Amino acid sequence: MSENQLPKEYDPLTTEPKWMESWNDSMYHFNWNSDKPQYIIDTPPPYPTGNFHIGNALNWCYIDFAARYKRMRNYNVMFPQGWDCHGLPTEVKVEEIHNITKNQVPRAEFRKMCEELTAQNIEKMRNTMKRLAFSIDWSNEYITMKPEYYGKTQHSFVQMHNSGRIYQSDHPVNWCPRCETAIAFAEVEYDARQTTLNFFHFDKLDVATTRPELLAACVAVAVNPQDERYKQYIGHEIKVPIFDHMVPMLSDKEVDPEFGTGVVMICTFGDKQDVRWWAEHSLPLRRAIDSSGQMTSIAGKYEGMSISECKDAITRDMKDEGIIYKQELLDQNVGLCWRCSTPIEIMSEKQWFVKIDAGDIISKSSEIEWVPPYMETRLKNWTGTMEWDWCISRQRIFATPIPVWYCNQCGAVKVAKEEWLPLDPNISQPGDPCECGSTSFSPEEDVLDTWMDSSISALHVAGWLSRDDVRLPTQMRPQGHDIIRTWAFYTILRSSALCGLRPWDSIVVNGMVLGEEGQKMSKSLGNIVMPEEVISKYGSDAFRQWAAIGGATGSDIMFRWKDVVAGHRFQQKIWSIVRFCIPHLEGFEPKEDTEYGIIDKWLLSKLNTFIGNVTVSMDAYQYDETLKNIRTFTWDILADNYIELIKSRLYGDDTGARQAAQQTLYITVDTLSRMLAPFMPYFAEEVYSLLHEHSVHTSQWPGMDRSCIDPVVEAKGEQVKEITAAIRRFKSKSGMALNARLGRVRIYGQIEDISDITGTVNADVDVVDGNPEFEYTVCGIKPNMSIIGPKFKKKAGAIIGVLGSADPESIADQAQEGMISIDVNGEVIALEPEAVTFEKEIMSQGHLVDVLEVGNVMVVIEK
RNA sequence: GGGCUCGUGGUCUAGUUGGUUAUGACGUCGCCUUCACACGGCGGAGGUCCGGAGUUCGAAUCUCCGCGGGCCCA
Repeated sequence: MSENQLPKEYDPLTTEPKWMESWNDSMYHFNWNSDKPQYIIDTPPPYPTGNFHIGNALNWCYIDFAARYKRMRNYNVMFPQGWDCHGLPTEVKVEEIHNITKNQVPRAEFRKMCEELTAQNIEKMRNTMKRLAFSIDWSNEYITMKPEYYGKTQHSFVQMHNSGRIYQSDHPVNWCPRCETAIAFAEVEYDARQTTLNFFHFDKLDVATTRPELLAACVAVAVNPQDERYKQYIGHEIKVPIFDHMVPMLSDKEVDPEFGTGVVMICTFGDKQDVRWWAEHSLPLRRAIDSSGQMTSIAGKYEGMSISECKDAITRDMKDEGIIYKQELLDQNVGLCWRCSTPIEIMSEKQWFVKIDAGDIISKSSEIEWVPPYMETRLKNWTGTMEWDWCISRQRIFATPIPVWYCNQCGAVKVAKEEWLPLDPNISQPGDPCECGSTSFSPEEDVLDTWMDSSISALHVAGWLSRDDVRLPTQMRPQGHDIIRTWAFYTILRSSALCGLRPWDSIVVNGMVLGEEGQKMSKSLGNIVMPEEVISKYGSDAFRQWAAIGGATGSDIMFRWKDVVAGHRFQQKIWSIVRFCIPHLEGFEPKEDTEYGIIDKWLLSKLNTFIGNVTVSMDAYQYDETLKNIRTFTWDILADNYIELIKSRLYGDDTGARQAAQQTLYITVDTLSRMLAPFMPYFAEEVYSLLHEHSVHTSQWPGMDRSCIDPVVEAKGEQVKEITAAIRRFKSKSGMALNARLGRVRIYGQIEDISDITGTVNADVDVVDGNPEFEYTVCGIKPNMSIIGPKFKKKAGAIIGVLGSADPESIADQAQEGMISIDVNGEVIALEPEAVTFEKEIMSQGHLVDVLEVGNVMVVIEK
């Protein structure tokens, strides 16, 4: 191949689509019958919004780096792709698109609309993922809204119900009045807001509350038992203003006497503390707000108002009547529905719950390798703070149906048998009659929390319920740290409950993607960058390099265009290297008995050390370190030094010397192209295709050849490199062109092979034994702290002081004789020569020579 | 209020087993179009390693206390 066949510039925008079209996805398929060790990735199934955002993209880049690397390390890799379809946002979107509410159409029809929208969204996201070259195993795709998946969710429900881990109960739950559904703690977000603290007269006491609209739901008031102001009232009944019902006066040590008036009103339910007191003191339930957020009949004249209308009205009335006597602003954090940001209420409703066994979750979590390790602390902290069990029932439509009916005759709960699944109780009837003999049932209309679907993803991809050999634990879960309390938590819980095993061997946690200024990406800040925008300008490989090098795994990383540009330039740099090498490799055949030059051996030693380091960092998921290492090797060692040093041989007549350089180049370019494959799959393929017929993505990760690694060889090569670099620096400083002809160069020292130096610096070079014919003076002393410190401890400071003011020449003379003795505060201290190094000043003897000192070699240049 | 985490030249970052002159990138300044690459090469400037105290002969690194940012939660 001749040079001009390779374009000067590498264009990712034409090369990347070319390979994307030609690749056969089956090379990424998991083989269930393989003898290779398995590496199953529990890809977190994204919600099909239609938008594969940059945070997903970062996560998927990490997954793909791992998947491609493990395949090249001979693992049987499964990188499946799932879609977590069910959920409220789709319901809302469908209502918007069709301009309906979900109750205006039959359940089945509404569900179908949701399924259609979801299918369209999945298709959009698939396209972005393919363009980003993720090596997804599409033969293991799963879609949770399909019966073959949600049937498994139902199996898991029945199994956990039968083992007593799922139960139904009346219990306060977090409730979104807008969505009209129960939600779990994990779905509550907190926002700092200001509210009004109202001080008001309450019978013979004064109370402060932020929730006057809940006055009708007041079931008690409480004070601290130590509070002298109120001790005499404890145990009495007092009358609630406006509503006039009587409530008991309790004492509880949780009441903060410093807050408000020291008297707290207990309502069902204003907050989680109310729930605790309600349960502890066996208080009655007064329901003032209904499931749609309207005031109930116990609210009297406020019945039918919304919560905020009632709040305004009752506050006005209480002020008018002189009940409220003071108002203060108060900072507080309000719990909001994470989907619609409506303030949540706590309501008591009949719901389904999953029991939480905190000890078991923490124990299973400790079997998992957390990357980075401190992320496990977040899971542990979260696990310890749960106030009540996981509420899994939702009052929605587009979700997995709960496979349960209620007997119309005796009211008994009928849970489906596993062999009946999948089913929708709204459509089908149970296969058996009720124990009371009735065959008339009403369906459970509630559906399951979406986390019930997605928290069995690890089980699903491992073949649970579909294969005899379930491949649990899987090997890796990659996910963001924002979903530790949800996805990670629930998945560990479910895997343990259903299979008794941890879901994964490792969990690799990625950070969030921030905008260029370091803030979160958000619509309001207008700093959102879509992956497609980056791809259309610089291609996927440059984007993927940003993902790798933007920051350490686990830390939040900023999206920076300049990182993408740097990735693009790096590609161009390697392309230039390849474009240089390929013509020189024309007609080249590797030979066993190639006689390498010193600088070839140096490069091969460096290369193999580098392979070892990179392999270690890949195994540790340290992609930033890996790619930095690759860039440094390629740019600094290979391009700026090795290639410059061997040019004279490549262009010269010595075929043996030429062969050695060609072979070294071939090995290096081949190795690099394989190392780049996980990060830059398109570019790596383009380069590899110049050397091989098959795809780089079916090749092996480069192995380290220890026999090439030799510190002596490296030191010798380093010397050659340094001498050449010093001469180049000299030329640069002297204002000479770098290829300008120099006069005679003499090197005083031991150098085996100067041919590459000669060729590179464009001068006649001689190696001379013995000392150079000029004098040098010692002009400074540098103490060697790693020797002086440990040996002299406290005296080290004084010794350095004395050395600093000593005459360098006399110290150097003493060092020459084998021992330095100095006077430190009257004490004579002996130092070995290694304890110091000297700064030398070279004096020329009238000749026009320049002298460069490189290690222990003197380079003398005649001008 | 609690937990986790971070604070290093203008910007971002390496340095997590304490050791001489603190790494690299981007930016910036100077020189160089030499047969892979000017999206390049060579060289330079630029740092009280957030502040304070402590441990130590010696601290970016270890301890404590502050200050400031981020995330998760109450």
